[in-house]
Amino acid sequence: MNIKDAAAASGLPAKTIRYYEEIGLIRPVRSENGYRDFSEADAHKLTFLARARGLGFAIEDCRALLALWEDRDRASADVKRLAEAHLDEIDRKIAQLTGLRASLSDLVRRCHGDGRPDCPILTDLARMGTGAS
Amino acid sequence: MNIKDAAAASGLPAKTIRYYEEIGLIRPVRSENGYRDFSEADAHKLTFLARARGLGFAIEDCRALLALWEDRDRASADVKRLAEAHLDEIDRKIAQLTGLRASLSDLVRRCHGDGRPDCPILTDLARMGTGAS
DNA sequence: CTTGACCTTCCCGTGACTGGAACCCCTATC
DNA sequence: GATAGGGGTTCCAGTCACGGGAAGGTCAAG
Repeated sequence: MNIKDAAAASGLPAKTIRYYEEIGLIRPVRSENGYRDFSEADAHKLTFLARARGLGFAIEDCRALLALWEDRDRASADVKRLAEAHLDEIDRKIAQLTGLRASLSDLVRRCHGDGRPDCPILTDLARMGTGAS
Repeated sequence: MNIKDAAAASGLPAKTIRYYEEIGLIRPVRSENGYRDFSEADAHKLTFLARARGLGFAIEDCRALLALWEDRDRASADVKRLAEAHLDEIDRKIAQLTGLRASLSDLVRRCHGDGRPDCPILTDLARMGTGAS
């Protein structure tokens, strides 16, 4: 199938598929006219990649997952390790965003938000670490 | 003061400060030898920027906040609007990460994680949208 | 024969920096 | 005066994962 069908099958944009070939994630064969010719296996790989990326795995993680997927003798422990590391990273991001949300929410709450120029958000942003203004 | 002192005062790397000058966030004067010469006001602005960036505001948001901060007649409503939009974005990110975390956590939980090759994580990642394998 | 949809490669731009090369300036020491 | 070091400066390239768009080849239909 041509790239557009592979795109439709996997849900990835054609540009992204070309990029994935460029960095060696997939290797579709070429037709005589130079067009990429995707097999069902290629389309399946692309779907796999789309899902893994959708779960937030970095490209290099996806490469590793793909290799594990293609390796019939892989140990599930390898996969689990990768997934757990990723889970930890997600937890860190959530924690950071939550803390950040709390700070900002506090600032917003204290801002009267009318026409008066006195604004605690800006005042706080301007506050020096040592307390000097 | 020289760039290193400005960096120490604001907590930003010197490279970042040069970048901020390049994109017009700050405009330190130059000494005769061509060195940047940061005033106290410059250092204060850099601290402001460091804090705003630390709260996750994009550079262009920081530019707007800085302008509001420098505008003595600004309305706090403007600032609040910016901050609330940012808060919404943070909430969206947290929601997305939380959903993603749930999916991945479920996969990890179901993975026995031993030497057996059978791994639900990879199986799920490979699953086609229509259910075909 | 032309139109239009599709494909190809190539290059530039994104955001917010970071690293490094090549070179200038200033002070201190021998 | 030479040298060493620790500043500073500019410019270029790279990051991550693509997206936009130009210039041009290919194919099926009318």
